[in-house]
Amino acid sequence: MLSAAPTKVSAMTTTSPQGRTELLRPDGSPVRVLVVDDELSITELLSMALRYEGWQIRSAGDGTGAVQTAREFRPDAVVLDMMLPDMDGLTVLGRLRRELPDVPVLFLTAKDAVEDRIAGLTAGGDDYVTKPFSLEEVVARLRGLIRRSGAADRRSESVLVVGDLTLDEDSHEVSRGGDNIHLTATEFELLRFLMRNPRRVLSKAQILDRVWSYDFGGQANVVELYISYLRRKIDAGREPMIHTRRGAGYLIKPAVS
Amino acid sequence: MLSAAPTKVSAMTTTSPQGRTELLRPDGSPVRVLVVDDELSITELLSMALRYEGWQIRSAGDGTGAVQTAREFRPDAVVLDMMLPDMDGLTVLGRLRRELPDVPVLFLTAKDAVEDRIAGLTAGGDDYVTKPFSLEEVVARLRGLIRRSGAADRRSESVLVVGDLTLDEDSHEVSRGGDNIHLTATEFELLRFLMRNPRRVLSKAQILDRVWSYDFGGQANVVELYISYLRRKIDAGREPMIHTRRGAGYLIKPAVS
DNA sequence: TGTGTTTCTCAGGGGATTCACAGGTTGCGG
DNA sequence: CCGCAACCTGTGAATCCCCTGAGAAACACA
Repeated sequence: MLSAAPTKVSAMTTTSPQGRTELLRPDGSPVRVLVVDDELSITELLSMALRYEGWQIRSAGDGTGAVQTAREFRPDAVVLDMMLPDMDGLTVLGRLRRELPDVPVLFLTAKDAVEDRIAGLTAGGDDYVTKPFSLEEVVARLRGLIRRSGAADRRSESVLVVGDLTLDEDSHEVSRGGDNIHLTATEFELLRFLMRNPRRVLSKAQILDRVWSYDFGGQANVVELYISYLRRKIDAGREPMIHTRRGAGYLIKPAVS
Repeated sequence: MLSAAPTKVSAMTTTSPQGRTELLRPDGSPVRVLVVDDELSITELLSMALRYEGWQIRSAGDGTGAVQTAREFRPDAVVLDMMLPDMDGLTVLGRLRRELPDVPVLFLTAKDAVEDRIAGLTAGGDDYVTKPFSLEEVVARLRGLIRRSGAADRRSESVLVVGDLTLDEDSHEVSRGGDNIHLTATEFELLRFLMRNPRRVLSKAQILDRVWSYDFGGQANVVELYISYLRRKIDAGREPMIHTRRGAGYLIKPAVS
């Protein structure tokens, strides 16, 4: 697979001091992501979240800016809103592809602009999420795209492990100590977020911002509720892995410790 | 038979970490495919999908471009629209053959095209699909052509196996636990797509983009419908292999687990 | 043209999921 | 030991997602 990008992204992973695993390029430099959306609030939100992943971010507000930035920034992945002021999403895509033939693209589409020709978008291994999205979802899909685009020598796993608890991001399977556990979509996302930050306290606000869509306007205690659901399913009768830090938040860690 | 192609493609396969098998040339370099069509949207779509297969793609928009590109790119296979602006499909074919005597060609034809002409052409081991096509179909045929052109020593399998379920891409035969199962064309394509991505959740959008023709504009719930048909045929009264991940998509996996 | 097959739309039903609400429980400072 | 704040969780309603039967339309083949 040919890449015009300066360096190939392979699915190397490294574990940071905090215990978070991050994607890196083969030369150890951070992954580069280009974010394209005309709403400033969205690009800001995404930039912040993706930078938190340890990635290097650039953003553009329209199609021409996107193509220009892509040319010199040479990102390893692109987040592209399909609704841009200056040109059609597909046109932007075409021009981007001319610059970077193999770069994976994560499309942002409006939910209510139902099926407005989303056809073929996922065909090339690309992916999309609908607005309003949750950051956890965007990050997860982006990681998937980058991991897969790493081609031949990728051997990076799609499985998160904390103690005897495992979560497979490809098959969406979760098990503890060999027992399969069925989780709903939201439970899955929450657990993924916890497991990607083991032994670290996550506040309810953080969780809400990350796992729920950015336009969620409900009660903050959904987090408590879903933590309760998760405990029932993964800590049921076992040594608990999910812990409450009163006044601070929640954390997950191996049961043994 | 002598070949002008730089390297002969043999039916070597390798299995990626995700479990997808990919075709490679004997020297380990990626397979090269030339795509010729005058509609940009088609070449883009095909390039996207074929690149995702791990192949190296070039495209051309007319006959002269095709011959030129073929001369220097030396593809292992060609996808050729029979309806080009500058010259007749047969002429293009002739010139291509002069450059690359043994390269297999996949023809794209309009539905109502004269079948007999094509039939004559495919006698030589080439193949064709009619527009509008599904990507699964194009990829499958192309894989077949490339595999077969690898001549004598191909021992690569055209049979997908997941648990006790087998699907033969050449004979289109499907069986589970020894029992033969009759599938319609669409059911077959869907099952093939699932089986080529075992243990991985595939969204309805992904399935639609891949299994249905690019111009399909219908209801997204055809996917649900066909999943339902497949279950009736392959999971009937047995341990189910097709699973729903509510809110995410579907996946297939061996029944045992 | 006629017949059987296949594809697809439509709509009803049902179960799963999400979430608000409210009352109960726990931990902690005084 | 009290009282408050933080947290937990049962209940139930609204919604969403998925499944599937019925039948119309398109197609294949003789």
